[in-house]
Amino acid sequence: MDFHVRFDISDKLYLRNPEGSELGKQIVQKAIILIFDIGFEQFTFKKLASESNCTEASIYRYFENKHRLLLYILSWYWNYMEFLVNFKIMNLNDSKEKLKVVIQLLTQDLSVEFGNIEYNTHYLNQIVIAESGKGYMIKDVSELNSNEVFKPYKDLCATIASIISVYNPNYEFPHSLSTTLIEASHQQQFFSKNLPRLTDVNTVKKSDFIKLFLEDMLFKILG
Amino acid sequence: MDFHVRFDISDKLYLRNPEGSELGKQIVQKAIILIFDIGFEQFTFKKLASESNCTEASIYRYFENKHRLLLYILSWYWNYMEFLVNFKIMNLNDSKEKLKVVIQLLTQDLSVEFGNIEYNTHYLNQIVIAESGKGYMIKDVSELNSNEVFKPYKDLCATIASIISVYNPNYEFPHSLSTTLIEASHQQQFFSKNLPRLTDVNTVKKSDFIKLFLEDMLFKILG
DNA sequence: TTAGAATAGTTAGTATTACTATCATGAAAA
DNA sequence: TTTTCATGATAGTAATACTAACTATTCTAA
Repeated sequence: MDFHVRFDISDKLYLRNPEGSELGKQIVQKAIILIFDIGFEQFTFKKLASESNCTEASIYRYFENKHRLLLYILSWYWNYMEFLVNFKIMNLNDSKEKLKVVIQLLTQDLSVEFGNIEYNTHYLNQIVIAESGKGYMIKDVSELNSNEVFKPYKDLCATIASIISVYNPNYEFPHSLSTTLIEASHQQQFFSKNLPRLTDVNTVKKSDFIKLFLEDMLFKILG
Repeated sequence: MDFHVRFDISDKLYLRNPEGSELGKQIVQKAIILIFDIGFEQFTFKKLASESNCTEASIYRYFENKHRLLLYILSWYWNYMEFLVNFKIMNLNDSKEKLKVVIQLLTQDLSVEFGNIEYNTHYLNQIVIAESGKGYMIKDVSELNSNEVFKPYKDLCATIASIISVYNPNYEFPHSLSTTLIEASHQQQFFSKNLPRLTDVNTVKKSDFIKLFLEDMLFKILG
């Protein structure tokens, strides 16, 4: 099976659709690499232009500023994540199995995924872990209609929440639990790599630690 | 009872101790107000100087850059939070009660707290919720010795983890659960205010929602 | 085939930001 | 009284984020 996936990212996030040209795709691809390498604060359109063999002004044709570009990348990631969730739980009947699949996806490195993706999913993963806050926690998100910006994240949250509600219809906080699950998976990835004392990574087998922690958490909460 | 609290913030975070002069205190106070008002990206030393009735260069005497100043403020917050936890669990014997106090502190607005604090704790609270990531998730935190920067956060985490371990000595992930608790309390505050659909805030009494969610979570996990 | 539209690139700017080097002052120490 | 030193003021630079105006290429539809 060989297929491509493409997502409709809100057109509020770009001036010209980067999917629509070679240069556009190049810009997003290189942006992901560059942000991964040097971090979002050091990342500038000037540096990106030099990596993409074009000029600063060309990038400004596609994105209003580097903030919007980050939001574009984050949106893409959450779309892809929801696609993976829906794909992998297909034909599963047991909602406990479905939840395990969700945790598996949230905690694993995405580099071994599919869909003939143009972007480096491992880098994407790391960017979402390290830079999400800088994209979402800004004053002018509200100007930008936060519904547009957060839609993919909201959709993923709703998907997971609905699985939770099937598994345990009496549980009162399916949405809050979904976001906690998503965010905790990222935090624990960041902490276990950079500040392991903030986790319990040493007590168990390292690679599975986060998965074990989250599964234990989730199924104790849901009974 | 009337007392002052003061914390030793890592001297890696400042060039000259702002606690040591009137201007220094003024700078930190005004910085908190300004970051709360306009957000960390819009915040500049120039604007801060004009608020503090001094010049940019004076501020640079105290803080190397606005990043370090944010880290200073965050450090101060976590120190204060740990102080409050230790203060409020004193003389409590039941570790379940202690955990309830912790959740209470993490979810309430700090504006009604004590210790004759010079800083606006409500603003501080909001800054930690909205701007933490921008302070901690930076490439050069490692250069700066992350142990120094994260010490107050680590200490708080360790304090909570030890209460958890007393409550249930068999639980395997006390530290990860602590950080998840801390971070979730902030996320849920942010989401319930800005993106309520990502939470279940409508289903229950609004003011207590986060407390209920976290208590339910914590005690189901710990049994 | 060719005119016009769309796309991409060039050049040259400006305002703001982040940061530095140097100088001035006033009060305490020698 | 002189020296020292903490503190602040002045003025500047380099980089960043962005804009404007113009040129070159390519693609497409009459």
